[in-house]
Amino acid sequence: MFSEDDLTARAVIRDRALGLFAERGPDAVTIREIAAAADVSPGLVLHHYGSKQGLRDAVDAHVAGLFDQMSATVTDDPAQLGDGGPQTVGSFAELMLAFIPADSPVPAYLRRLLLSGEDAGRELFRRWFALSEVMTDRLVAAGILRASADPAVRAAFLMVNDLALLLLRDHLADVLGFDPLSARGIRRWAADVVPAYAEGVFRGEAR
Amino acid sequence: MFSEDDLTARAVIRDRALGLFAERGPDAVTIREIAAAADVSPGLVLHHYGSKQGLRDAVDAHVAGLFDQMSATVTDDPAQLGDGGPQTVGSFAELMLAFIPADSPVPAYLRRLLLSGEDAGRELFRRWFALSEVMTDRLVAAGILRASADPAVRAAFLMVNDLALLLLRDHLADVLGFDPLSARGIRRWAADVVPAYAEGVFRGEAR
DNA sequence: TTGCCTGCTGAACGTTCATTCAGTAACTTG
DNA sequence: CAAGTTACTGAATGAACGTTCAGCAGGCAA
Repeated sequence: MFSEDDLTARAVIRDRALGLFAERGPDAVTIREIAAAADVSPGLVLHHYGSKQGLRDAVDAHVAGLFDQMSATVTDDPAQLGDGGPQTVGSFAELMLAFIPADSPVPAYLRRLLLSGEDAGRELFRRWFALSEVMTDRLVAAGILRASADPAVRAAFLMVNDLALLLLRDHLADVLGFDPLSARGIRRWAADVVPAYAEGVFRGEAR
Repeated sequence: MFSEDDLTARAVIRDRALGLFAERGPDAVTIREIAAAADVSPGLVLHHYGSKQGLRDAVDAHVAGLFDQMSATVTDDPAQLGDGGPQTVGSFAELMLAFIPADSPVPAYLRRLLLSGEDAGRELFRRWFALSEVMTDRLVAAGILRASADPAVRAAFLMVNDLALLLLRDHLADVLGFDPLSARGIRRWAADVVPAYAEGVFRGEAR
């Protein structure tokens, strides 16, 4: 996604802003820093984006576009998700692994966006949830998931459990000693979580 | 927790700062705003707390103290959690409902703290995780939870699923149409989630 | 009373930031 | 080539902020 040199200055500014925003939050990043990171003058940043808010909006839109690309591969090709290999959790976490390089700032940016209280974050969550509803419906229809009496809650439950991995990635890596969103980490995570989803976690009368 | 008038100015400043920080984040709140909300001069805020960072630290410590109070009731009285009534999820969400008034800024503050990247947030998560490990161990020993091959991951899984409710409360309320951390909302949430944890969510060969 | 804290005020200081702007270089269009 | 548009710079502006500080009021000890 980052080609560095063959991008226009406008795109370079956007990508550097994305990285800095993801790392420290938009409020803590100055236009001067972004300009320095993109190797241009502060004036040029505002020339292209009008204001700092305009730049934030542009970055939000860019990330939303990346999300749409990812979700499109799911909705277009049902066979790709959840019925597949032995390690499949049917999770968005895996989707990210496939789409995004390990050092990408996008996951961290999504995390900030979701918890910022901005409209862009709300919009993202709504689309994500709609995607989750479609996916769970499909998996139920395919006989992979049990039907639930409250499909909206079930879709939300599965979705936010998945999302928690993204939101708490750093903390989990800290206490567990491995990054659950790395290729190796997700295997260890899934090795315990898939059985939990399959058999339940309570003892007692499981059906 | 808020008595408004019988508190010292120092405590009023702390509580107002807590509310404003929870709502908009510490960076977006100025000392002047806090002073105005507490009906004192900006100078007094710094007289009591030395610097803005000093005030942030004081608020962090205050919230950490509230967390410790809550977790102490769990560790001191094992019977209180998870083996009880028909609606028990064994969740921290319920604990909050019991301890904290519905309009308290504390949940929102905890959310910010956990995702701020500050040391106080990391420390909070570690203690929370330690608590989760103790609790799951106990529930396994009591025959309520299945034993897991990877207890650390299982404890983390249950914990972050619970935490997701706190972190994504507003978004969930938006898409579901009810607040999953309200008294009524948590019942509807649990009504679908408890069976999911009991029987699993996959069809196929549940044991 | 005198002296000395503590709580508290409000003006002032210096810094940092987003934004504006006049001007230069380069590319495009006629 | 001429003219206009776009890309870009760097200095200047003005606002907002955290912090400092001189000073006032009141309680308390000697």
